[in-house]
Amino acid sequence: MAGRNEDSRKTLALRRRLLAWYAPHRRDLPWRRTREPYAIWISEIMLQQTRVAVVMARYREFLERFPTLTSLARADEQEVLAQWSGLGYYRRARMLHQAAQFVVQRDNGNLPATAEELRRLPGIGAYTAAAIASIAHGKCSAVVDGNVARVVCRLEGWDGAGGRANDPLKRRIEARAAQLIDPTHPGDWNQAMMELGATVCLPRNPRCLECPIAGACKTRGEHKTLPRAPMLRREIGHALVVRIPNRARKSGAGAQEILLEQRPPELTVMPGLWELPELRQAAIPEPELRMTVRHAIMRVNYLVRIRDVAEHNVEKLTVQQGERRWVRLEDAWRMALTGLTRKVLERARLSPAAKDVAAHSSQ
DNA sequence: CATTCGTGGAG
DNA sequence: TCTCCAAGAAT
Repeated sequence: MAGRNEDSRKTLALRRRLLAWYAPHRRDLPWRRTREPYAIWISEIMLQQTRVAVVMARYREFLERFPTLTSLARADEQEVLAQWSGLGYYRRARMLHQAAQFVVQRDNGNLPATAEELRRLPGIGAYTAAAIASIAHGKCSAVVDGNVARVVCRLEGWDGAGGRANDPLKRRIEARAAQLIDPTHPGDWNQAMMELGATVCLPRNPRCLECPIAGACKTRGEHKTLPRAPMLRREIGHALVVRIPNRARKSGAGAQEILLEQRPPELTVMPGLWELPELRQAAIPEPELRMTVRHAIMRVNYLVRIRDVAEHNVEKLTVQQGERRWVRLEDAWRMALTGLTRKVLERARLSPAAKDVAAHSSQ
């Protein structure tokens, strides 16, 4: 009895301290200026395994393009992927789209309000369900993301190194998070825990001197992590094929087109996205090197060689897997390009306009 | 349940 | 330059 009261007294103090810290330290993020469930949902999907800074740059424009759940549901998948282009984990965009259509069909576009119901939608797992329910609807559902797991493990002095795919520990963390959550401010509490993990209780160099709950922490130090498999290296080549259609020759170079290829839908990696045609290995004569790009995807570090290929050599020098299309450069930016393709096109500076911008900004 | 899915930025 | 990894979910 006494021990239990002691625990609850400590818990109350912990809640008070963390929430008091959160109020003045919370970052002013766009998705913290709304409680609209749809907007919260979009932010939570984007934030999955994606840094706040990256989401900051893409969140508003996604909501401008798809302002409502219904508008998202009505869009073509390619439009959604195009808006998602560069964010990675493209399955998120597909499942977001599917879930929107599902909700429109089943419940007239009203997103469920409880974690249990949200959890049934594609792309919404335990974390996202609890996040939406607590932040948008004030439900008392504790989130456990990477931040919360780390904070809880340090607080309790648990060895978090096995935290990945280790069920017993994961359950203990979830149970502890459920005990800690402040039932009077669930959304703020969840965000405060994540904010603490993201800005103070950092993975490698935690700033324990700035931590509002260091007094309750059993660790105040490093967080063990498992070593990772070393990155693999691979070299690949892509073809940059540019042409100016006859009909557009008089109007100048602004109408130049590039050849893009759509990745087949059956691929596991980035199906349906558009990229530069793949260069045939040991192509002879070897096309001129335009640029080399480093691009890491998952555990493979690619050295990518981009070579200029003339239109009449495309068949001979490239391998084709999916549909090809000539696209005006200005239109390409609005397509579902892979991140690598986007990077290459930016760096290639094909259009006169892009050159002008670069010339001005570099002076 | 271990694996797989992208990307860009900090250190 | 290179490693590490970030508000996870599906399979």
